[in-house]
Amino acid sequence: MDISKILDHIHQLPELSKLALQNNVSEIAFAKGHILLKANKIESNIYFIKKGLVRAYVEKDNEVTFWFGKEGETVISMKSYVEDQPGYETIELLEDCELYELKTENLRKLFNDDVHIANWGRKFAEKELIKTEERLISKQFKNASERYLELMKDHPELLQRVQLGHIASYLGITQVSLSRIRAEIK
Amino acid sequence: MDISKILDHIHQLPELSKLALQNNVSEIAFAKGHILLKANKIESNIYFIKKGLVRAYVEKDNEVTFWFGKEGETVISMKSYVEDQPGYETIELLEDCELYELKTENLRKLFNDDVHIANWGRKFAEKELIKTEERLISKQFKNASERYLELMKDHPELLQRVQLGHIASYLGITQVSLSRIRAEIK
DNA sequence: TTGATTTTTTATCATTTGTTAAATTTTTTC
DNA sequence: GAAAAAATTTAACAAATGATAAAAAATCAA
Repeated sequence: MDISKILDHIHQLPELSKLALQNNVSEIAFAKGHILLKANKIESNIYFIKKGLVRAYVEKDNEVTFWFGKEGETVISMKSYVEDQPGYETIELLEDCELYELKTENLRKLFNDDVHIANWGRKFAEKELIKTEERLISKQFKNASERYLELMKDHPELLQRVQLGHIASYLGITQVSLSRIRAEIK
Repeated sequence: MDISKILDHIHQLPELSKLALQNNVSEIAFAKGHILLKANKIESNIYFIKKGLVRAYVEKDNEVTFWFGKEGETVISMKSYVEDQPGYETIELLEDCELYELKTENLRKLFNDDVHIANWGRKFAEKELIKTEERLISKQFKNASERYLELMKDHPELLQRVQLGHIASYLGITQVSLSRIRAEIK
């Protein structure tokens, strides 16, 4: 998905504002397994995924995957971006990726100068917020197998592209539990 | 908490922009038990809490509380605000409340006209996003009793002001489980 | 205050999910 | 294509949480 389409998909932008954003973006590619953003570090770039798949995880006793990003989605260390503080998430590439890179610093300047870009940034955060809130609520009143069925319905392609250990972690259960659930469904 | 302080606390605003916002705000009070926003309805106002306490819940088989709002916080039907679509949450007052009311429609105009207000709205969504994401992650790798201890630590006053059934629901467990957890801790 | 109502706790048993280990299947590498 | 490594499933048992009902405590209302 090319950068113009990605930006517009977040929120429609006037041509001039979109060009201002695009002028600050550069293309870059990394191989599967590469760590794009690191936990406990103030990150200074955000990325838009042109091609490929990534996951965000938090390091606890084990790794807890809490987000998958694919074509068209935005990779960001929220704490760095919002509060200039070290983030909690590590972003790992699950496939070879082509990315658009944008320096947070430049984006901040654009936010201050261009009301359209400021509203674009607002829309981005608002949409992410709704997605996160819906997941929180789903976690709160669905059991593991309902959440698995929901994921299958909403993002069937993920099951083809991501190994089940990561899916289990994303659903908040162990891999063994997920296997059990899959066996019961058949 | 007065409106000027509430607005600045979300994100510092230049005096003129703050006045523009304040001019669109009116004061209103409701009694405990009042339903401020309704699920499955496009809501046209947002509220800032001057005094009091509210909860947001989703109606499933039972009511699932997923948010508490107190002095200084913003009451909003996210889906209405962001997508102009009926929201999933109902907001109920848990105490008599004094509120500041703001029409979404007027806020949208301000977003388009004033870059400072647009960035203020961006910051609002970003901060809410971080809070929601942290709760999602906490839900994903903490068990019920850890989440209860975390809530006691971060928001001890909630336990004084909210009945335990709502707290249990917020933590994603039954009231009976919460009682058991409380008994084990003592 | 007292009786009624609501909230919270306790108890018992059922269900779901976790843990560990081993078996099986799939993928990778040479 | 065979051996090695990684991912997934299965099994057995443990721990956490849910469901239901009843008891106890706290709050409310006359």
